[in-house]
Amino acid sequence: MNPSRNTTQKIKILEYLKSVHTHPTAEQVFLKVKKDLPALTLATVYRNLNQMTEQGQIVRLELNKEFHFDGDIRSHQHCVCNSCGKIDDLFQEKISQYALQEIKDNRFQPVSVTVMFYGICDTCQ
Amino acid sequence: MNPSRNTTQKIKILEYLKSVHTHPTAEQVFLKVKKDLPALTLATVYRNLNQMTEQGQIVRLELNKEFHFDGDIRSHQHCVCNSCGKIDDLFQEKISQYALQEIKDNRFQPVSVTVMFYGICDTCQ
DNA sequence: CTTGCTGCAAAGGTTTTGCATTGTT
DNA sequence: AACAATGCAAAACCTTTGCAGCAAG
Repeated sequence: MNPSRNTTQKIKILEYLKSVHTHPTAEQVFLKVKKDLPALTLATVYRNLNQMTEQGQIVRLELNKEFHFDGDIRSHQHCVCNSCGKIDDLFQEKISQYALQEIKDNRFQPVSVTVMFYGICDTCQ
Repeated sequence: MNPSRNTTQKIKILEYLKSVHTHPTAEQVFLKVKKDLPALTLATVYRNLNQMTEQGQIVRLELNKEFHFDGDIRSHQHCVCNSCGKIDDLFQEKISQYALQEIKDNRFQPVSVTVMFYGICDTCQ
C-alpha cells in the first residue's frame, strides 16, 4: 500500500490513545474521539486502529473477546483484575527480559513476549 | 448449580482435549468429536468447554479473536508462531515463577501469570 | 422422577467489508 | 489528478441463548 495519509481522524485517535493510560476498546476510543469529530464512524476507528497496530504505532491486546488498545509502545507488562476487569501497566522489564533469555535454548525463535498477570487490583481488595 | 453430569458428549470432548497437544478451537474440537458422536452440536461443545474451563479441567486461551482450548492444566507457557499461527507448549516454570516473584512489591495481588512468546517456529524458519 | 444436558434454530456482540464520496498529497 | 481514507450500511464471524425433548443420577 502507498504511504498512509494523516487524516484528522487518524491524528485525533492516536492523540487520544497517547494521552490516556487506560486500555480502551475500539468503541471507547470511538465515543471519546467522536466528541471532537461528530461525524466519526466506528468503522473508521477500527480501520485506523488496525493500521496503527500494523505500523507499530500502538499495541493491541486481546481480553474477553475484545481488543484493547495501548498507546504506549514501550515494552511492558499488564495486570488484569479478575474482579473489575481493569488493565494496568507494569514496567518491570526484568520480567520480560528474563523470559526471553530463558527461552533461548529452544528451537523457537522468539521475537517478543507478552506477560499478563491476573489477580486483584488495589481498589478491589 | 447442582453437580454436573457426565454425559457422553462431555466425556468425549475432555478425552479428546487430553489426548492432543495442539490447542484446538471449539470448532476443531467439534469436528473431531463429531466423528464419534455424529449428532453432536457446536453449541454443546461450547457449553461443555465453558463449563470445563470454569471447573478448571481445561484452560482457555485467546488468540486472534478465537478461543483455543488446552487439556493440559499444568502451569506452562506458550509459543505462538507469527507465520503459521501454531501454538506450542513450553515447560519452563522458572519463567512464570520469576515473574510472579518480581511483581510482589506491587499493590496488585497476582493470582496467575500468562506468558506468551511470539516468534517463528521450528518448521517455519 | 428430577433437572442438567442436548440439539436445533435464532440471536448477540464485535469486527470487517463493499461502495460511492471525500480529502490528502 | 491520483488514490487513500471516510461514512454508511450490510455482512461476517465466533459465541451465546431460548426452548422443548432427552437422559443421567
